[in-house]
Amino acid sequence: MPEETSFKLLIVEDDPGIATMLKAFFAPKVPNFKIAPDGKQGLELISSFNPDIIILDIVLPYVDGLSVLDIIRSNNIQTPVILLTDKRTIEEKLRGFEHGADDYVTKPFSPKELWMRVQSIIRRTKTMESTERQPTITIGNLSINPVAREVKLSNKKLLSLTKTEFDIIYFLAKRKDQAVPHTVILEKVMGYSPTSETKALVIHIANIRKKLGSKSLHSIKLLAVPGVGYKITERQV
Amino acid sequence: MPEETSFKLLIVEDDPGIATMLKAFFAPKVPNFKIAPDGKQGLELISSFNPDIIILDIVLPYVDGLSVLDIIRSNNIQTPVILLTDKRTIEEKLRGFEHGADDYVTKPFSPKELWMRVQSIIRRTKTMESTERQPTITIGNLSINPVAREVKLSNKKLLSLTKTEFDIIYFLAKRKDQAVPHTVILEKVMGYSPTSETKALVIHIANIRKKLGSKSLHSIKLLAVPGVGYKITERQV
DNA sequence: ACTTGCAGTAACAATAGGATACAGGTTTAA
DNA sequence: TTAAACCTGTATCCTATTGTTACTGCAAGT
Repeated sequence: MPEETSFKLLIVEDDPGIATMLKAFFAPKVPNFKIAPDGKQGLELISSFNPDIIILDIVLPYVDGLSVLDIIRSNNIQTPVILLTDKRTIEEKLRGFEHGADDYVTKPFSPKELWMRVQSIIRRTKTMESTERQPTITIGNLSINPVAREVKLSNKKLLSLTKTEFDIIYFLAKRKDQAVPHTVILEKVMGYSPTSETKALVIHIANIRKKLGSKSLHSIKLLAVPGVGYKITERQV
Repeated sequence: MPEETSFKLLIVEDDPGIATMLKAFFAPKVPNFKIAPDGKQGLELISSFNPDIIILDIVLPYVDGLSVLDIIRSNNIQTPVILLTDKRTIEEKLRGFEHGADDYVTKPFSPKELWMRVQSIIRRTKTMESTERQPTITIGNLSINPVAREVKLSNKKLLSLTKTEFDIIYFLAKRKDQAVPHTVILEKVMGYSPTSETKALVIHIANIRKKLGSKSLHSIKLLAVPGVGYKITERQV
């Protein structure tokens, strides 16, 4: 089952020894992570790589960790951040939390502890997402209820979609009239890493269309956007 | 309108490292909080400081956390309690929140996760003050009475469910027509940690179904929602 | 028209998830 | 202390779901 531990991790750490160790430790666990050796490259990767969680050393060349934290928070990026520091003082921690850190690990640390904390944060953001408001979406005569996980036509007829099929159609419905790239669906809904080659999505789309049935039954179009991805639109009658 | 966010928080934690971190994290957020380093002082502060919410480590000197919890509950103090545990403790000792905890967090945790849970409890107790206790729920010809802990059919026939079975069916009945994830049931009803692997739930579901008996007797469906969890629905006849 | 690059389809294979039976271990009650 | 009730892990079956491979169709551009 995908979608479990698929997240993007960025480590910003200048000490080559620690960096190597973390690399070795995280590589088998997190398919998708990068390491930046200083604050400047860290900032670049935050916007280009768009990680789900950031491990940030405080002591860094060029731009120190707390400044990095300030910059991303003032840009309204709420990505969870775990700070690394060798200072044990409460003042240091206090400063870190005031800057908007989510957690704190003091050097020397065991990679295992760090890993536990990463998981703890991932767990939290996940339950946050699932607890978040998930309103029923209605497009034309089709309503999609994420709480009951039901898709029904206005004539009360239920469509039985599988988990993945439901996840995809709800994801697209939330983004009605937007072309959603394949990679985004693969990554966010199906938990693939962005580099992977698969035609699985195409098949799911085909199955969804099959279940939606003939055009007279519903009033949405599930369009392919060539070279980009898919889009849901309301059909004008 | 401005929401009243001022509340009194008590943390009972002996590990100086964790205590320091929590202090640093909560200081800017909660104006009014205290830390007790052991169970004895914790109990004293509960009566003198009269907190609105308590964060309680299980492993404590003099009086351990579960005993503290037992003592305050038997004195009819209903202050919400969040337990801090490590994984082993929770799985051995804490089935079904028997001691009356409201939530728990397993170590190591991110302070932010703890904070989210605190806020969630504050929110909940606020809306709870005016609202619900534990109403009897009727679905079709089946009524579930949480006070008597009885499940009966309309023909007065009682079903004898075990404690866990009852907790599960009541939890699902409260959420009629909603797909409730396995993890939620495991966590909130059975007191498992969110990461744990177990088939116990499946077995309880099977037993409940067995006791519900043949379809002609009742009018509810206890459905599996593949890849998600379970859902109770009223059967359309 | 032919090629090229995607999108769509079909059939098969691998897998995951759910149901059930059984049994060990633990708590509760007598 | 024993017996019963209860909870949960293991093993197994079965089905639904998912993904791969290979093939077809379509449209745009040369």
